[in-house]
Amino acid sequence: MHSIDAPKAERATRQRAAIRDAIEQAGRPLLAQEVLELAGLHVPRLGIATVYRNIKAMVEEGAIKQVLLPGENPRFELAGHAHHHHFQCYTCQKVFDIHSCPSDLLNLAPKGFKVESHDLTLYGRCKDC
Amino acid sequence: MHSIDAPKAERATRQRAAIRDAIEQAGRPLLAQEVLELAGLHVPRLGIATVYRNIKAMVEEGAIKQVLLPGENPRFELAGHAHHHHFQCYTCQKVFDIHSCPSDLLNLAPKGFKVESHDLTLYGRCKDC
DNA sequence: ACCGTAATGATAATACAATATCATTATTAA
DNA sequence: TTAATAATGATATTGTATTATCATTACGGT
Repeated sequence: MHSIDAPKAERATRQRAAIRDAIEQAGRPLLAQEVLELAGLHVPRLGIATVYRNIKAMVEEGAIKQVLLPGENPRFELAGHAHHHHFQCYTCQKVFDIHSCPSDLLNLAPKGFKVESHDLTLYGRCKDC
Repeated sequence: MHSIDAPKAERATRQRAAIRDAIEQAGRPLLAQEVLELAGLHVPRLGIATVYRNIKAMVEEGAIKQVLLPGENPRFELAGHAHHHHFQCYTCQKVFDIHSCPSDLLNLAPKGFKVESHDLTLYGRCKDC
């Protein structure tokens, strides 16, 4: 009898590998444009559409996740990191992970407000600037 | 002798007053669309262009200031408030001011990073939802 | 009340990130 | 190696927030 083949919806391409590697090796959340620049070092002629396509697919499959900072376009970093926050440098605009978290947040809201989650961004000068 | 008149660059209009009142009376940061809806209650036929024009002018003259939350369009609230943070309701999406602030933020960043400022957003259920 | 002109309202134009299109390339199962 | 087709790259298109345009309205000094 014929085996029912699961639809092969995914191929391993140089582009996808380079995009994933760029995000992984950067170790910090990257803008789509930054992904294009970094992955483009290893794949000449890499197009922005391919970057968006792969980022979207990788978010949907849970490999990476979106990082939103106030007034900024979405950045992307590897998923699976524990709860953490971010630091943005005033000079180079890069965003870095901060692996600690203030503790007394649940009591900050007034009565009647139930805090379920939070989002903290620190700003300043990074170690390279 | 002729007095040198300073150019009168500003007129008091119903629209501008209604826009300012809407932001003031809301007591929370408003989206441009929310300003249109609230001020429009007192000024029928109020146009979105007028809202944007006046918001821009009021920001430039320092009367109001922009409030940016992650992944959200700009909101606006009266300037002159002390340092504070914001709470966004998961249900109604409204944003409220939080007039307290976590204390131990300066030590969260790794060595070599100098924290100069921060931005905190709490999420949850507001007292009306 | 009148006049000069700043401000408004309706809508067109702009800016720009993200997505769609489609001819071409390249991966993978055979 | 070959064939089928998923993925790419270049670019057009879309979506949406904001700004520009311009005829009309209305504020305010006289």
